[in-house]
Amino acid sequence: MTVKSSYKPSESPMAPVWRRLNALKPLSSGQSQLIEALGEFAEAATAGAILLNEGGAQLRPGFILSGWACRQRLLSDGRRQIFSLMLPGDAVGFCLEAGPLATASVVALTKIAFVAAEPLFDGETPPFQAHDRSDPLDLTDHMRLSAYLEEGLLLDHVIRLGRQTAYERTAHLILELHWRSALIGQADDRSFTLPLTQEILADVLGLSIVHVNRTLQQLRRDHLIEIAGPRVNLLDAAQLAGIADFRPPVLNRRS
Amino acid sequence: MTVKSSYKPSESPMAPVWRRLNALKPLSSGQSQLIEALGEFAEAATAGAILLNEGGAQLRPGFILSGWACRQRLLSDGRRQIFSLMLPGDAVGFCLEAGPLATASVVALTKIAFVAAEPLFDGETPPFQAHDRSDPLDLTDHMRLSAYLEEGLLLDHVIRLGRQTAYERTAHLILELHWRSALIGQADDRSFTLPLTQEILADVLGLSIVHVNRTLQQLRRDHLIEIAGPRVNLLDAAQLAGIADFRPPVLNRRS
DNA sequence: CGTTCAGTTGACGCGGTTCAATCGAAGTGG
DNA sequence: CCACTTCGATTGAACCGCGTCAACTGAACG
Repeated sequence: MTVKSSYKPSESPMAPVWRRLNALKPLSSGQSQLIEALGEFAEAATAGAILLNEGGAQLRPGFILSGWACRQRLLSDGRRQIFSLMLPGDAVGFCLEAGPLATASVVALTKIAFVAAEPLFDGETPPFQAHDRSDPLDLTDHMRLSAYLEEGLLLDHVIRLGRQTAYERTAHLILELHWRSALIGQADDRSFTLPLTQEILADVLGLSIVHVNRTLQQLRRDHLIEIAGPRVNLLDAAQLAGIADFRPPVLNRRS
Repeated sequence: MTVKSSYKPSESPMAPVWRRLNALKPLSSGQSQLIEALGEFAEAATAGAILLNEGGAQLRPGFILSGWACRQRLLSDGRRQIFSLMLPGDAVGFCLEAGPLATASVVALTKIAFVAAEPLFDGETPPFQAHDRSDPLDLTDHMRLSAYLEEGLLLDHVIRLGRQTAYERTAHLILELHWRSALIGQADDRSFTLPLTQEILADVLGLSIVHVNRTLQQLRRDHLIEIAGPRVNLLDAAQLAGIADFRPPVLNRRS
């Protein structure tokens, strides 16, 4: 029952985008080529670069190709909260930000490559469609599902912050990031690369940097994870999932 | 520069819906009548009724007409987190939930009245449009702005849970609810009705019942609020806003 | 008139923050 | 090539915000 796409840009810079969208809904060969063609327009940004300022005009919609970014907001006293981490393949600036002003800033956390999606639909803005819904190249469904996935992840985040302990939260985030890395072909069964400092993790998890450090150590002492440089090994994913009450997002009603 | 709508259904059950949508973007007289006509189809539900179950099929899109509801999720051990409170006029089941499965449950917190929006666009589902974008009765823009507003409120919620103390969080929520009540014409300058138990507030704020109680008392002792039955009086909204770092949502770029 | 439910209060303890210091790795300039 | 600085990770000690447990109150209800 798997839809086979003849086109698989495994080595292309667009690979993460292709993999993510294809997982949400199988891409036709034509759609795949459309996406692949975007690769030409990639731009780069350094860590710390502000891609979009809260309250500013909207970012032109696009995709992260490599590196990690985040959506965040600052309190007036300097406290920071990160709303979501953005990995390669993630869409930026589509449905959810479709209002008059940006509701959050988008900041690069590492060196990143980014591509605007404009070439795909010059003119028409929010719903990501080349021409119209009946066009076989139209990607509206994919972008809708992408927004749906993000919505679920944001709710997971609220659960973590509101109702889970530091230990549970950290385990949950690690599992989420492992799952998302796997979705874009950048993780194996038991490990993935986490290019973030503990300070950034603290601002994601709503914890102090010191406590993030201690929590990670506790997870290591409990033989649940290993950390080697930026690489995280999951030693017992099942037990982690139990601790974190983690359920991976459901992409398809029937699977 | 204010657009005057000749139609103002002040006494209609649809009044909250009309006021909210009109604040997002002025409604034409025709659109107002379209909305007003929905009032005929109102349904009722009692407190505790589950309007939509997480993981179940999608709810048909609609509006809350009276009473309060919430979106929530339960952890497997019974802990509950409420993602958002839904007041009269709020839209349910549109853009953000447009995926294969519901990402959260929707539960009535009080007795409520609800109306499905189906009569408005029999056939076409997610974007809330009677016919097409060029139709003068089309409400796609309004629903997009509604989703944008909700997105901003959800991010506020993440900030509260991740980076604010119980005192700040509670002040922030009270200001948000006052602002939203005013948006639908159900608050005056200094007070509004809060028909929720402290247990529900605890599940919104990510706190224990006991601590919500103590925090509310502290706010009262500090002469910032008064509570008389379900009525909340804001004694010093400016100071509250300073404590909570509260900034009301921006609905229009120019205002 | 008993039961239930929302609100309230006190005692106690844990989870997480804060402050501060140390250490190694990675620049950076002279 | 070596001080000097910077940054991220780590650790200890003290403190406190908030949760937990438990008891009590008053109002609403059958």
